[in-house]
Amino acid sequence: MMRREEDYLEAIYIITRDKDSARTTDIANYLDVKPASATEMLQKLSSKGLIKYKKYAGSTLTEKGYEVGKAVSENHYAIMELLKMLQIPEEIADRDACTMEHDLDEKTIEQIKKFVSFMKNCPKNIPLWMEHFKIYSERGDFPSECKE
Amino acid sequence: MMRREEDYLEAIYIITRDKDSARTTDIANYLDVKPASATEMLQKLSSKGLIKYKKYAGSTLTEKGYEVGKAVSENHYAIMELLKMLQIPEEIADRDACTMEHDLDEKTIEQIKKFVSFMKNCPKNIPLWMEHFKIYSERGDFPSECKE
DNA sequence: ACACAAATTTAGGATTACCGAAATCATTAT
DNA sequence: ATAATGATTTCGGTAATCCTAAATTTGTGT
Repeated sequence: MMRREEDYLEAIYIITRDKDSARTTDIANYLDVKPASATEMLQKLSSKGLIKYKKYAGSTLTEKGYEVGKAVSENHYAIMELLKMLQIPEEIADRDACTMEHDLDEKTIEQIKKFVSFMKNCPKNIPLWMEHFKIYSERGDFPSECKE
Repeated sequence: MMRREEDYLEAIYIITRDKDSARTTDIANYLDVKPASATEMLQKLSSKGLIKYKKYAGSTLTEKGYEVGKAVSENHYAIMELLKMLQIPEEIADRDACTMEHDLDEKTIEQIKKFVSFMKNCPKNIPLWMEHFKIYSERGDFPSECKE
């Protein structure tokens, strides 16, 4: 599956969380392309059975398309969380997650998700460690607690 | 600059670390494309002043091309180190770093590099923490030292 | 009901990057 | 020196994705 097809499925996934169906223009705006380009891709995705598309009506994901859209969106979210932990500003993290979210090995996604959940849920030590990295990241020097 | 152009510059950067110049076939093999495709791109890169290319002779990077190739290669390395810290097998980390190494914000690369160097050089605590994540990653459960 | 505005699609074209086959060049073995 | 071999380039095509402009459809306001 092409990278770009996944982007469209992700867009439809996001848009149809709020609405019954995704209009061509909404999708085009979300992906920053012209409606004409979106129409073309929607026809392709429809012919592949990934979305339900009827001319002049909105689009919705089929079950197959939903799985893909959801997976890509979850990849995006996981990567973004990881980047935020590395003290990258949210806006940049969001943008860069788009670049990184495709074609990754299952294992990579799994480990990123594990890392994020480890950091978020570890009952002890980690918040302290995060603080240390933040200091190091800002000062370029280890905080005294890290020195021996 | 297109993603693919960067891939070629990175390939030439890597190849010319060992040899005086990069042959078309070496580049094609490295990137898993046919020589005909490589020739085409080499001509384009040459016309942009990023490489020195003479028909039937090898290619070398110009100063401009060198900067790009080197930067991409360093991005690749940094991302790979990060992924390895997340307990992703080296082979997968290498492959996925290729996907992730392009179009990233300066800040993202900077933070990834800082994180890697923090983890590698922190005099105290971190190796322990790494051990904890490894256990969590394998067992799906926090090691007892992390529980309160 | 119907004209108009907004949304959507179609048609025609451009770009990037790939390939296979055929032609060209360079090197090496005799 | 030269013929064979392997590397490289050229040529003609294909596929994916985007665009603009023109045509079509839908839905709204009166």
